[in-house]
Amino acid sequence: MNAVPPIEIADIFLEQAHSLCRGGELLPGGVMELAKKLQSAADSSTPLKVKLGLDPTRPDLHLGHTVVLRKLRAFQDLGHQAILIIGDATAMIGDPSGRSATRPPLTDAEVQLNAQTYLDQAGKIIDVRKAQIVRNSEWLSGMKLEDFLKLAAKVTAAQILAREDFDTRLKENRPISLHELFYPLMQGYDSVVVDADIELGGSDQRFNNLMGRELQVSYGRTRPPQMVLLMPLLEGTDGKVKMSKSYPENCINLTDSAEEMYGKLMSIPDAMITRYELLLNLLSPEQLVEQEQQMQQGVVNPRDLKMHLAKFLVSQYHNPEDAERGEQAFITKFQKREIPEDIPELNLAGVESPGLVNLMIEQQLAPSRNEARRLIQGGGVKLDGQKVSDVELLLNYTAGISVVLQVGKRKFLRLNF
RNA sequence: GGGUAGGUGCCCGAGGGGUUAAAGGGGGCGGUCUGUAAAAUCGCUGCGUAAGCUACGUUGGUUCAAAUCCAACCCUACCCA
Repeated sequence: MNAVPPIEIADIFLEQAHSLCRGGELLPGGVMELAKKLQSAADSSTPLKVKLGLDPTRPDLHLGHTVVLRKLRAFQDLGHQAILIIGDATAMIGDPSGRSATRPPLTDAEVQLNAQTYLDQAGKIIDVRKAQIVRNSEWLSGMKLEDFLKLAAKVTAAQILAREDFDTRLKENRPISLHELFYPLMQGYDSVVVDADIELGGSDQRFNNLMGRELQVSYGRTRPPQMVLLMPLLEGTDGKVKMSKSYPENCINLTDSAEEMYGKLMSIPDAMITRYELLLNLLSPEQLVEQEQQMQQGVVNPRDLKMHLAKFLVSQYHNPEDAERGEQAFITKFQKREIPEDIPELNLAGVESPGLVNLMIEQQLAPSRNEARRLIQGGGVKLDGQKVSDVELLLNYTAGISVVLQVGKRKFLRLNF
C-alpha cells in the first residue's frame, strides 16, 4: 500500500499476535498489524491500552462475557494495560446491536447496582489491581449539549442507518427510537477518551468498535487509531442461540452455584465442546483437532470431556473443592439417578392425610393444580422411587416414617411424617 | 392533520360470527432410551376437583352467540401534507 519499507518483526511478537487473535477476527489488517503494534509497544516501552466495555444491563456476567475478558487477561499477561469500561451511561440506552426492538430503559440505581456486581465477577478473570477501571458516566453524563452536538456532527445519518440492525428494522417497518442511534457514538467516544490502542468486543460490536476508530481520527489522534479484535459470540446451553442476557435460560452465569454451573455445562450439546474450549482459550488449535478426531473415532467419550471442562471452569470461578462437590452431585443426581444427599425436608407430623397435589403446590413443586396433575399423569412424580399414578392420592403414612418425593428430574423433597 | 396496513397464548404465527382454550412451529416441562441435564423418540403445555371462569391492544355496542361484525380510543409501521 504505502512506501514504508517492510519492518522485520520478531517471531515472539508474531507468536503473541497469533495467540491473541486465536478464535477471533482482527480489524483492520489481521495478525501482522497486531504483531507490529506489539513490537513497537515493546520498542518504546509503552504498553498497549486495551479497552473492553461492558454495559451493566443485568446483574450477572455470563460465560459469554468471559470470552472477551479472557482475551483482556491475555493482554494483561503480556504486560499491556487493560482498560475495563463499565458502561453505566451506555447501559441506560441499551446497545441496539442485533436487536429487533428497543430496549426498556434501566434506572440509574439498577445500573449502579449491576456495575458493582460486574466488577466483583470480572475480578475472577482479569487482574483488577493492574487494570484501569472506569465508568463512562464519568465523561458522558455531564456532557454539554454543544459537545454532544460536536460529537454527533462527526458522522452522518446514512452512516449510522447503514448499520445492519437498523437497516433491517427500517425495512421491516419496526420502530427505532432516536436515542438508539446515538449508542455507537457514545461507545466510540469512550475510545477517544481512554485513548485505546485495541478494543475488544463480541462480533456484534463490529460497528460500534469501528466507530471508535473513526472518532479517534476525527478527534485528532495522530498515532494509528485502535485496532478491533472481535470474538465470536459463544452459544448458550442450547448450542444454538448466543448466550445473552436477554435469554437468561440459555446463560451460564458466573454467579451460578458450583453445582448449577457444573450441571449447565454438562447440558451443552456434544458438538459445543470444542467450540467452548476454543473460545474460552483452553486448548491449542492442535489439541482441539486431536480431540475432535478422538471423539469421532469413539476413543473418547464426549461426556468425559464435558465433565473435565465443567470441573475446570467451576474450579476457576468457584474453587476446586466446590467443583468436586458439583461433580459428585451431578453423578449421583443424573448419572446414577440416585437421590441426592442434602435435599430439603418437610415436617408433616400432625397433618391429617395431606393431598399430594396440594402439597406440590404449597411446596412450589408445581405452578398450578392442573400442572401438578399433568405431571402425575405423565409419570413425572415419584414417592420413594415409585411412580405415582393416582391424581387424588392422599399421603397416609404412619408417624415417624420418612418418604422422598421426587417431581420431575430435579426436584426432591423429604417428607417426615 | 389525512390515508393505508397491523396489534392473537411464553415467543413466532394461522384463523374473519357458533364445531376455537384458539391450527402449525419454536420454547418449556414430563416419559422412554442412552455414554450425559448430549442426540433420538413419545407425550403434555390457561386456571379450576367439577359445573365453570378468564384469554385474541383498550373500552363500549350489535347478536341467542364475537378473537371474528360495528364504534371510539390507545400503540406501531408506511405513504401523503
